[in-house]
Amino acid sequence: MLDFAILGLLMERPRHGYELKRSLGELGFWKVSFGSLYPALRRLEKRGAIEAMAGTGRRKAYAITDEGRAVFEELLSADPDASETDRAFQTRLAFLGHMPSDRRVRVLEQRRRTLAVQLKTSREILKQARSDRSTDRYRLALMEHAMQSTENDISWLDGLVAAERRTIPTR
Amino acid sequence: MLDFAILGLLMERPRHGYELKRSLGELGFWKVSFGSLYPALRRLEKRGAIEAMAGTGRRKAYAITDEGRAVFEELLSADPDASETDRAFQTRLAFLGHMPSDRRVRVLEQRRRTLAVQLKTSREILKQARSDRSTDRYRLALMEHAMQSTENDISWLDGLVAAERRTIPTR
DNA sequence: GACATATGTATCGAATCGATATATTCTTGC
DNA sequence: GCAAGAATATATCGATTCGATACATATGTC
Repeated sequence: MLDFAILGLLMERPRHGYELKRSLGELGFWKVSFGSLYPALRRLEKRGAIEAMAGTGRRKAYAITDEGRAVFEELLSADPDASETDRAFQTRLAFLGHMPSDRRVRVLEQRRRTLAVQLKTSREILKQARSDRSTDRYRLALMEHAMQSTENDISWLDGLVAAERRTIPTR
Repeated sequence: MLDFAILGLLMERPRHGYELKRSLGELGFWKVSFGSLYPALRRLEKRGAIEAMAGTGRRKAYAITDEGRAVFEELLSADPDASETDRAFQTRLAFLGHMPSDRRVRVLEQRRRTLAVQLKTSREILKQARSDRSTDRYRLALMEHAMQSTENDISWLDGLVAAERRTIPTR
């Protein structure tokens, strides 16, 4: 997923390593480490998906190549299944603008279903844990937090879906 | 942190691998993989912190040893700094009950400060991103989500701190 | 009794992390 | 103008964690 994220950011303009890290971090869901980033850049360079340009001083700006654009398109169009991680979804979302609008809603709705299942599960776990009086209070708090977080994610996502439908009223 | 979590769960009673995975997963913040779990069990076994007991059929129940209890105490008492990850905090919280009550509030307040800094940062990033009209709407949504999530975490944490103070009114 | 689903242990290669080293550029105060 | 410190930048190391997969045994359930 890191490769996809890097290519996505480079689709706009060339960036050097540190800036890629910063830009990704600003999205809020992934503070990627140098130990992940630089090897990923090597990987992509080797594959011919990006190329280093001359930069100011120590900097090495990377630009996406035609090959890279093809790789990006391919990763973008591979549609997600229910087992997709949170991070994978959020990365996908960051570059959803590159998708045709009709496919966007489908990605959001797939995610909606995944979260609904998650919510149901965490509610059941919580109910079970509450009925057992021996459950540690801090662990109970963690379960409550997990449930709340999922609820928040869902309502945020519903906002996104609504905004999407306002943009392209397909019906 | 996985080692700490395993030891913490085994402090209550012996459990086999699959059950450890399930118990941890039910806390909601970490769906640990088998690829992490079984090597961790080997690690702890080698160190003499846990030992395998005879189990039903294929099962191998693990019990914590005296050495393991010592390791757990040590990990528990190492106090957290600001750079602690979300997962590290949540794991710590799961076993906060093993700590003396006066130290519990301190752990929660340390976390509170960390989240406050995070919130401030994400608000600044969001403000910046909003002022720049070229910012992609999905990326903006991700930043808003990050901010909302931190706000939620903080108010949940405040609830915990309040409950803690009610339990032991030290003043 | 067949067939699906849940339970259970295990391992592989790859991705990612957290820490650390090191160099350069920018800022701030004197 | 220049010293000190902070921010910027690239890089690598070992260890941890992940996701996929294999495989075997229980446990329903039609």
